[in-house]
Amino acid sequence: MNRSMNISQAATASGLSPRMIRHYEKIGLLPAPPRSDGGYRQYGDSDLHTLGFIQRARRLGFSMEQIARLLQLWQDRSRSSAEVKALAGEHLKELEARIADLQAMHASLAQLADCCQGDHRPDCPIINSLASPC
Amino acid sequence: MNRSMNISQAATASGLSPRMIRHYEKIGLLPAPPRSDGGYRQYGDSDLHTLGFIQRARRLGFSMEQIARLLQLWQDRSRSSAEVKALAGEHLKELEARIADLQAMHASLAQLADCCQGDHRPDCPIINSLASPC
DNA sequence: CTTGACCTTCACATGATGTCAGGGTTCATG
DNA sequence: CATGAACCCTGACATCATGTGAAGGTCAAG
Repeated sequence: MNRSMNISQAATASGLSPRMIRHYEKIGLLPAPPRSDGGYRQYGDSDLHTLGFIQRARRLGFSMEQIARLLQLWQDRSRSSAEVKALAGEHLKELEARIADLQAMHASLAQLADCCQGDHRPDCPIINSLASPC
Repeated sequence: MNRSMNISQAATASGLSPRMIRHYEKIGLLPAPPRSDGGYRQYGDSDLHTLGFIQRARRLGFSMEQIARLLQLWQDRSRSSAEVKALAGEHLKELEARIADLQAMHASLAQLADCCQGDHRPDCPIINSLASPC
């Protein structure tokens, strides 16, 4: 087992920043690695696996709390895929809700912008709509 | 000009919280209102107008920094609607970018979830995909 | 041994909002 | 007039994931 990596090498290899690796350790996502005599964190291949897992989960938009649960499931040989799928389904619903919120904002604003001449005159339906209770 | 409202009445009337009204004052979005002898903020109708403006802009997802610019434009009689439209266009682009990010996450995760049996067995494409660099 | 690149911890910042604590004000009712 | 409830004040700390910076220790190459 390769145990020679310093934190910035682990960061580069996993696509994270040193700052975030320390943070993940502090919040308990990541086991604290052994230290060199001078106190440097020393990472090995299995740490890299975990870091890559976290990075990919972040790219899918999972929260840290969900990632903690995913890591538990990952290491639980008696997990059921139904548990994982349920967690994913929860996150999919959150994504859908956020997308719907943003799309509603976009639709409202786009409609106002469509009605705005965008010329040198001050009259503007966007400002008017913000200024009046409806 | 009605100058008798305390902060929570102004909050109720504008759909904001007292906490946020104080915050908007602190960051300079809102002029500091006069105070009663006991130090209570006293709001009038024109403050309510501004608070309503802010609340509607927030509901469209504008950032505080953008709202500050919108308020300036609102009060600038020599504004051009083109300026307002440009600001709205900037925000529309941000919304589109965030929507696209979330949709990409959703599509990736939904595909993995589709392939997951969701049964009692541990094998799961979601976990597998997170565990391996691709 | 020096230099520069790396590492350590700690603290503060983001943005918008919530909450809590400790204390003062206002007003209606007893 | 006094008291209690409901309100207000400020200030501090929390969220979430991340960045930045400071002050100081370590490592490896020259």
